[in-house]
Parts: sequence; structure tokens; C-alpha cells
Amino acid sequence: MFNFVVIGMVLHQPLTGYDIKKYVDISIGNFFKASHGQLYPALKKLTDKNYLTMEEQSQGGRIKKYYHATKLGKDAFMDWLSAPTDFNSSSDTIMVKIFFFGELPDEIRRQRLYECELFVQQNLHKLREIEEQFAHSIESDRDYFEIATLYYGIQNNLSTLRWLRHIKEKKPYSGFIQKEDK
Amino acid sequence: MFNFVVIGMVLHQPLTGYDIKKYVDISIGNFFKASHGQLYPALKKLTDKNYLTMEEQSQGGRIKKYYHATKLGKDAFMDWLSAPTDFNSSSDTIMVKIFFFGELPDEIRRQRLYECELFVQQNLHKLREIEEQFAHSIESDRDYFEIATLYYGIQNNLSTLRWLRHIKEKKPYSGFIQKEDK
DNA sequence: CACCCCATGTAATATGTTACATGATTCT
DNA sequence: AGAATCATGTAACATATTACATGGGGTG
Repeated sequence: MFNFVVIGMVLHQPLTGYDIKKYVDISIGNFFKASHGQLYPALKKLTDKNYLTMEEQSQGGRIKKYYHATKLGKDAFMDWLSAPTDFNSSSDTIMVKIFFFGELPDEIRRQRLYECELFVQQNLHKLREIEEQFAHSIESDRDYFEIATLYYGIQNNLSTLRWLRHIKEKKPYSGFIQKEDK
Repeated sequence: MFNFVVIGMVLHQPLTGYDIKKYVDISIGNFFKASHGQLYPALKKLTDKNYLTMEEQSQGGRIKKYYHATKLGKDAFMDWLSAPTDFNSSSDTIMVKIFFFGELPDEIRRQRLYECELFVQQNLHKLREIEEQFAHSIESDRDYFEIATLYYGIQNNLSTLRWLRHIKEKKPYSGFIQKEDK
């Protein structure tokens, strides 16, 4: 996934490694991390494989390296983005992909978002089954907090579901965020 | 963290590697994965280091290996659990720790939960600053979905905050989960 | 008797973090 | 002048996934 995120960041404009890191941090940093120790070697490898081009520009006394996606890189990126999400991998993969979903044609995007919805629903169903098994046995502190994370999961999945349904329709965000109850 | 999760699972009763994996999957599987290729070597290492004991029991034709935390193991686990959470690491670390928070004395638990609350609030603040930067520039599909993940983050943090405040007081779960609006 | 679950393990590979290393520019 | 930020890179280490490998027990 890492490589595709890197390519995705330089689809429409050239950026330096440093810029990419910064942009990753503020945009998807909440669920995706790119350490520069991983980023710089990746940029080199992707350039060697012709997924990216690199152009050096001297600014002031130093040389900046601007990377930009090639046709080959873009195609590989789009293949990855269009493909059905592998829900076995980390749940963050979904979020990372959705970040780039503006690149997809409407139809495919809807299809992929619908698959996400199904997955979250299934997940929710599983969690609720587990809830039924354990909910009646809260006796100790131990049980309380073990079950707390279960409720966290349920709430989280519900909230994700609501979000997915919202963005599937490309509804405006105004009013999307619910007020804090406190 | 992996090792502590393993120890945490066998604090109060001996389990086999297979059982541990199953229990991890249903309890914290939503945010923590333990592949058996990682689990079995870890169990061996922890036993070598005297954090766990291993007892073989033959059941039917096969030998099962039951692992149980030693005093040394429990102490190490409690040190990890009591220590302030490192919020730089994956956000799942918090959830994994909270799963075990029933093991902590009330005071420390409250303190740690309070720190979590502060962190989530800070995170929320950061996200809202980013929101202000970008919210007025939704023009293309690209922007819509890039910002979608930002709103996801905000909603998620709000929901986490609500949950943290709830469990800090050890309020009952009945009524905690909000109804779906659809 | 085939398939699935139980049960344990290793090895090759892939991925990711942290520390080491260097040096320019900008702000205070 | 010193600190923070910009900017790029490598190497050692830590962590995690996947495939390989084996075999018992229960169910249809």
C-alpha cells in the first residue's frame, strides 16, 4: 500500500519527499504513517522502476528532488484504487483508499463504497453477536473494560456506516458532524 | 506491545496458543491482529525468559501446551499497563490498553483515561484547524473525498471522546449506543 | 473419505522504526 | 548566535505476514 500512497500524492503535481511526508501527515496522518526512513528509499525504488520521474531543482544553495507520477505509475495506482478492497488487511486501508476516491469514475466508486458498507455491516453484526454472548456477564471491573472496547467497536462501526452512506451520495458536509452532547 | 497482550491474555487462566489467538480475535480483533506465525515464537520466547510457564497436557491423542503468566510476567504486564500511554505509537495501542484497564486500581485508571481524553481533544483540535484550511475549497470530486476522510477523523474522535467520558465514570452501557438515524 | 476445525511450529520475506549522518535556510 | 524547520539519505534493528510443514479429531 505504501508505494501506492506515495504515487497517489504526486499524481497531479510534483512534490519533494519532504513535501510528501508533510502532506501525508496532515491529510491521512490520522490513520496512515510515513516515516522518512521508509519514504526516501521508496521514492528511489519507484523512480528506478519508472513509476515516478525525478527532477532536481536547485533552490538557494540546496538541491530539491521533485517526484512526479509517470503514465506507468498512474496506471498502477488506478489499478490498485479500482480493485475491490481487501478487507482482511488493516481497516485503515479502506480509509486510505477512500481518500483517493475522487480519482475514480462515479460508477466504480459507488460500487466500492457499497462493498465497504456491506463489510462494515457484517462487522457490526459480528460484534453484536459477541455482545450478546458477553453483555449479561458484567460482574467485575475486568469485564466492564473488556466489554468497553466491544462497545467502542460497535459505536465506531455505526459511525463509519453513517459516514459511508453520507459520502456515497456526495452530500455536503455542513451539518454532518453531530454536536457534542456535553 | 505484542508480548504484553499475550501475557495479558493468560493473567488469570492458562490458555493454549490456539486459544489465545481465538480470544484475541473475538475480543480485540477489531483493532489488533495476532498471526499464529508471530504468536507461537513469542510464547516460546516469553517462557524462556520466565514471563510465562508452560504445561503440557495430553488430551485425546495430542499434546496441548498451556501457558500461564508468572509473577515476573504479571509485574512486567502491570508496569506496561500502568505507564502513561505513548500516543505517538499507533492509536490502537490505546484501545488495547483500555481492554485491560480492569486490572488497574481506580486512581491510576482514571488518570490514564483522563490523559487519553486530553489527547483525543488535542487531536480533534488539530483536525478542526485542518478543516478550516480546506473546508472552503471543495470544488472537485478530488477535494470532496480528500476532505471526507478528514470529517471521518473528526467524527471518530468525537465518538471516542464520548466513549472515554462514559467509561471513565463506569456508567452502564444500556443506552450508550445511539440508534441509527435510518 | 473428504473437509473443516483443532493444534503447533519454522523460515523466507516483507515491512516499518529509530538512530545515525549531514548540511542549508529562516526566524528570533 | 542559536533554535527550529527544511531537506535528503543510510543502516541496524524490530516487527509482522505468508507460505511451508505436519498431523489428530470430528462431522457429513
